[in-house]
Amino acid sequence: MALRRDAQRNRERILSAAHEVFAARGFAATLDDVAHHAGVGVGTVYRRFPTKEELIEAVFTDRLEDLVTLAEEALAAPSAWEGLTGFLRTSARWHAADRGLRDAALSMDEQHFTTASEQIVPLLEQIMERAHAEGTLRADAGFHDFPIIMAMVTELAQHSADCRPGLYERYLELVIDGLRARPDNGSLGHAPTDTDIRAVMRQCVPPLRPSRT
Amino acid sequence: MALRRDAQRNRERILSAAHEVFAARGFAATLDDVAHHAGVGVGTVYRRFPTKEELIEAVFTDRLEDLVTLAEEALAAPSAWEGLTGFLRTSARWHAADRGLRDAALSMDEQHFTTASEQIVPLLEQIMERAHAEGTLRADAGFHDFPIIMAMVTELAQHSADCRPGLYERYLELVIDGLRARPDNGSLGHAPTDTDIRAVMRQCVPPLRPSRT
DNA sequence: GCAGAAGTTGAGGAATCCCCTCCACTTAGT
DNA sequence: ACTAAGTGGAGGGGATTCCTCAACTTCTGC
Repeated sequence: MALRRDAQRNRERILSAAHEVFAARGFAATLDDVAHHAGVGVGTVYRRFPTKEELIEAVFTDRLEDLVTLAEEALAAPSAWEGLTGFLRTSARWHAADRGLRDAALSMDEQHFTTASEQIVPLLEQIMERAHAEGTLRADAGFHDFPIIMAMVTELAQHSADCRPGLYERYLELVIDGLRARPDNGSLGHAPTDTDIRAVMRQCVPPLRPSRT
Repeated sequence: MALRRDAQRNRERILSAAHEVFAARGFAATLDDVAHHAGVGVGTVYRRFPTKEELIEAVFTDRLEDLVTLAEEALAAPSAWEGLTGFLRTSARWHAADRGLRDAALSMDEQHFTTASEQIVPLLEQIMERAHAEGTLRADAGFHDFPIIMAMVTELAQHSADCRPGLYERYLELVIDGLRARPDNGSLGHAPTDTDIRAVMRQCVPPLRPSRT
């Protein structure tokens, strides 16, 4: 059953407003905000998207897939190092510019996470392997470091978004220089496990709903 | 006018409980928590420390001064590089182990900030200068990077505190390797200004009180 | 036009959270 | 034993946010 024409138009307004509002304030933004931004009442938002989660999914599914495409492109870069650092820089820029995207990437539930992982983890592994083979990436860094580095740098990006949007880039460059293979690098110790990564990711995003402690 | 003996004992219990509770959960911990932990009623806490701020100040003033001492010791290290990295590692360890200390360091009001800055900024400058002179620190890193690096790394430390307390060390080492002077380092771009640093610091700690937006 | 289905609205219900107050009650100390 | 000091903890007050609902408006097919 197709939507009435005005309802369809409102649906699109809501999606577009949600994208804007979430981009600026992350999932902490309220649906009242989204409604106001879209020029409709809250009730309309809830009629179209019964829960906040469903609205979020409708807004960010595509954007998350763009990240997979980005990883694929990184593998096709002229050199492994360019591919690796290009992926870090571009995905950091995307996450910095769209807090909602970051929150979406970090707060996926188990099901979404599994699906996404199956797509992107093999790509990250290949990106890292290729750089190891090239000899440009330090041997003790692995693909497990990707999500943690991203979480760390983009968190800084959020904190400085209002005063100086590009500040995070400086510290990403610092980390990138730390990732280069060097004869006299220090040692990094144990890499994070998948469990660690999941736990850190969860900690990086505030719960959608008042926490049940 | 001296406190009654039981009141004195309770005051100490409160301070010690506050330290524990803030160390574990940061300033987000409630005074009800502190009271419960101390085995006293909330009323007792408020009788001794009229506001949350005053309790925090009573608990953390000394610990903040320890950081100044640490910076002084860093200047006396055998090499500039050892001093610099030792200071980063130790202060990161302190902040990682005591979330309250981190919150205190990041959320000082203007008055405390000014006082503290006057003490520690000259030390950080000297630590950095010494390392520049030694030739071990990359030329485009400055003392302004200290607080940002600390904020970034200790935030990760908080996020992984429950699952893997030492995880942050790996990424601190990565950053430290990125700080080394190298012929082929990338360039870092603009250093943060004092204003940027203050803004990022504020963003790193949730407001003590419900925000007035 | 018009009937009725579909859609809209926004105040407010319900749940949480947390700082802090208040006052009936207890205890230390002379 | 008396009094001043101290204590406890329910609850006031203010904030936040998700979501509902009943009265109202607009679209659409006939």
